[in-house]
Amino acid sequence: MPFTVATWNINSVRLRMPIVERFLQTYQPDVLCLQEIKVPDELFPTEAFHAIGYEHVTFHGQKGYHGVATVAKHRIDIEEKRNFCDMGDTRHMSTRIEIAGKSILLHNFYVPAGGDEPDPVKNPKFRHKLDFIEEMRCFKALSGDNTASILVGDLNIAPGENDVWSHKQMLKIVSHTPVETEGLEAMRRAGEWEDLMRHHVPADEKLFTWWSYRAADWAASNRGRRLDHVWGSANLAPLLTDIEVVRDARGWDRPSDHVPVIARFNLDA
DNA sequence: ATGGTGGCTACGCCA
Repeated sequence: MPFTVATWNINSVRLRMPIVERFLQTYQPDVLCLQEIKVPDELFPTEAFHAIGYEHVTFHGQKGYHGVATVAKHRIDIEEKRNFCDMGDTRHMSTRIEIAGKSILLHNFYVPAGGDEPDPVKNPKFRHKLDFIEEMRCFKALSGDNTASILVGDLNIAPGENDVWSHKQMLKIVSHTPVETEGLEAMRRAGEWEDLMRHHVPADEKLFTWWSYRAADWAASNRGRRLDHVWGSANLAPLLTDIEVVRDARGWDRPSDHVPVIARFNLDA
């Protein structure tokens, strides 16, 4: 049975419903995880998702900032909304989906960006980001025969040399500093998570999911970063059939600065 | 070395 999961930092779900609809109608993922929805729960556009076949709509939002949502064609149940660093930010939600005889736990994350100054002493936002990725160690990928875990979202860190347009020029830029990239990789290995995007695209190939709004011509300069990720438990890695980064979406009308990433599985394999 | 754009909201904050 095919199973498709997508993740997308949407930077205001209400403003971007036209391109969310375009994406869902074109790509038809079973599940879509959104980040930075920037909407309180009472104003989430549930009906717009129902109208295009996404009957199962879960969200954890707040006014103005952050917020995650997971929408699906199949039934999903909320497992947890974890209050990371006791900050009251809506940056995580996990849901469970039962499909093809498996029980899949799906984590949807929006990791703090961390501000501009990569110094945890001078910059409390950077300290918060480092604390956040440490706390993420609480979620392990561990799984049995009939269970599996997926972790997706905007992790706001580009860990590899080819996850940024220039490794050398990015080393002191928040999102690619060694303390962040090593911290994220250590946490990923400690939780026994597999980086499924890099299972499909070799580590020596450039791979980006985000391009700044500030570039005069984002496509021509191509100064991108891989900030969005799809991780899975080891038993899912052999079932992965495809990873697709929908780069075109960066050029759609009124775009997010992030593009969708789609992971396709064959759960029978 | 600097500033560039965009989305909250209602002016500065955050990315």
